[in-house]
Amino acid sequence: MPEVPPAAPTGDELLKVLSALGNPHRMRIVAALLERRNYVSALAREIGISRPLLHMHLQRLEAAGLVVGTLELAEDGKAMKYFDVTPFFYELTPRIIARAAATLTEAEKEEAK
Amino acid sequence: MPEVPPAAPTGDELLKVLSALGNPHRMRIVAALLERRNYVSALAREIGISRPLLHMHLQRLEAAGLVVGTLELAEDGKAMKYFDVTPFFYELTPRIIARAAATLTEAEKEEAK
DNA sequence: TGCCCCTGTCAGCCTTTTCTGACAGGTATG
DNA sequence: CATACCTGTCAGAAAAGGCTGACAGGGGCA
Repeated sequence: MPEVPPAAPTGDELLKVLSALGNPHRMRIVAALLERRNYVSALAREIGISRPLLHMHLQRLEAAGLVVGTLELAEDGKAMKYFDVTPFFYELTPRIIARAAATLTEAEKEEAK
Repeated sequence: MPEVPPAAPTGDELLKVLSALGNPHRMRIVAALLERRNYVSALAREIGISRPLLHMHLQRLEAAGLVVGTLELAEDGKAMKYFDVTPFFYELTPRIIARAAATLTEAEKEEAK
């Protein structure tokens, strides 16, 4: 039973996914994590960007649901945050974009909760 | 014989598409044009944004190959630029992103030609 | 000629995103 | 205790995007 989005993502969801993926660094991050899961510091060295920057990009990807991070304790007691790519699947067609656009929240910087 | 991209877009192409679609206004523009083709001024009024702004968004969409604009002469001689949505189709999965990321041009602000 | 609608572009402003360097806390090891 | 590697966050600079108002040219119509 695949957990992937069937066919009709909400506008806001799709928007997050698209803007998250629409960045060279973040595309490379997904690529790197797909080969093997990794923790922040090592991944930063591998890709060649600063750690705070990678941290920011990972946040964006995680907020879009494209990767997930789990804080794990290594044997030596060090806390390391490992990231994995989620098996996402989205289709992009004019019709799908149109359906998503119709459900866009847009305005209101929601503070309700 | 469908003209749509089969399965493996280049990194730069996919990047353009994703960043073009990752914007509320541009999603709405695609939605509006899918219902019916339209010219710039009318579309700007319909969506409720300024004409120069719409012009900019349309450029971005056209550069990504998602819409096409054709300058047409109305019967009364007026020049109007009509835009149509192209029947694009992209799939988004970790593997596809990874393949695209591998072909990213990135650096060099190409001036070669 | 004056008015209306069409097209385009440009300077400038404001907001968001991207990015760096520094700081703080944690647990080992020499 | 100093070092090394892990985590996170924050202020502020730099760059990219988004947006407006004004300007310029074109044609039709009264």
